[in-house]
Amino acid sequence: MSEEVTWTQEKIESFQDDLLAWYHHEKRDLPWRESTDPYRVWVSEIMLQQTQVVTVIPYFNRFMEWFPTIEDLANAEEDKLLKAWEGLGYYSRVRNMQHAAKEMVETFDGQMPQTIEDILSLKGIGPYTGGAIGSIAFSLPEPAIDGNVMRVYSRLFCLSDDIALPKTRKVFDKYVRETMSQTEPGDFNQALMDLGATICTPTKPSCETCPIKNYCEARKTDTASSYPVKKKKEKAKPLYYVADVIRNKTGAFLLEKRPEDGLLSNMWTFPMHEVTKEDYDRLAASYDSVEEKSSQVAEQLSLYEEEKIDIKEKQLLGVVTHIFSHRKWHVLVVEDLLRGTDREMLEKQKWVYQEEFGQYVFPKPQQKMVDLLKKSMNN
DNA sequence: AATGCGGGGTC
DNA sequence: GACCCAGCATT
Repeated sequence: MSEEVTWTQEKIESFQDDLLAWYHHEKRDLPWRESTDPYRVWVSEIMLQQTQVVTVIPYFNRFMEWFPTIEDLANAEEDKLLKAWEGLGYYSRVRNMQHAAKEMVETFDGQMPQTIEDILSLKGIGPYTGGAIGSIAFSLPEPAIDGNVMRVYSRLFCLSDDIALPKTRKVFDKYVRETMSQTEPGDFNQALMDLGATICTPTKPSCETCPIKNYCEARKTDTASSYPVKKKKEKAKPLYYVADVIRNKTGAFLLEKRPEDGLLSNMWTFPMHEVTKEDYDRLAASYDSVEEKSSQVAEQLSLYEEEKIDIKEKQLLGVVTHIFSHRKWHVLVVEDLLRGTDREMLEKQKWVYQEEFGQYVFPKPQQKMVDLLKKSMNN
């Protein structure tokens, strides 16, 4: 499996030249490539972890407007920080970034440090991001090995190591380190990323137009589709919830801040409680269809406000499902018209008018719940 | 080494 | 629905 790189020095240099020539000609025009400012490189690389380029672009531009310098980031309010990240996912990324920004202000004169050891010491910066910042911003000859690069190199050298295993990164580190450009490491690394994103794609790679096809072992043996080798991951575990949409007499909704640890920490939600699959199925069956009920909600609310009738039944707004990497949520979204008055409010709860929702950070499942609510109110 | 942590896409 | 993409921190 993990043997030595057998290329001659001439072949290595020729490979680098061909790849770099392609990159200089074909590189994607992206906002964070306007300069090699370490702060911009850092922000873009953190955003690009697990996230596609098209998604990142608007977030990146707004982030640089809101937090133009490392010091602005270090001093930002957590709410604004989360708002800047709302919808991007993996929210610990932005919390870790602020932690690192504070470290830079305190011990690195407010700047990104310039040695790979210091860069890697910062919170949220691991081997990939450290290599990307080091090579792009400071021309350090460090590899930046992400999924794209492992895909390219697994094909280039027909490497069958399982890329899902942590130890495999070492194998690829060795191959990239021995074949990468020492004079243009930043462009070399970015060339590999662009190649992986546009040519050497997971399915149906465009081998005929590839600038390094003549070096590729997988192309030679027509086995590109067999790489990279990767073991399948577990299916997401299903979890079942009821979310309560509760309104008081002034029309404000009850929102709750999630716990400060764990999934979607410190973000806002309608109060939710977990139920068993059996209870979920039983509850879901006890409601009429969404279509039938949603039109009744508005009508019954107006009656309730006039206190003409006593509503005892909860109304189903709909079902929200959301798949995370490790779990799948099934949420019954229920409008509870009775419990909005004389409530004991918890510390983490707040009454919020719908017009004010934009000021609160809602992760995707909660955005879907808000969409259901809006839909029902339009009926 | 295994797990927790979001969100996007295609077929 | 089933499949694909995927770094870092923590334990």
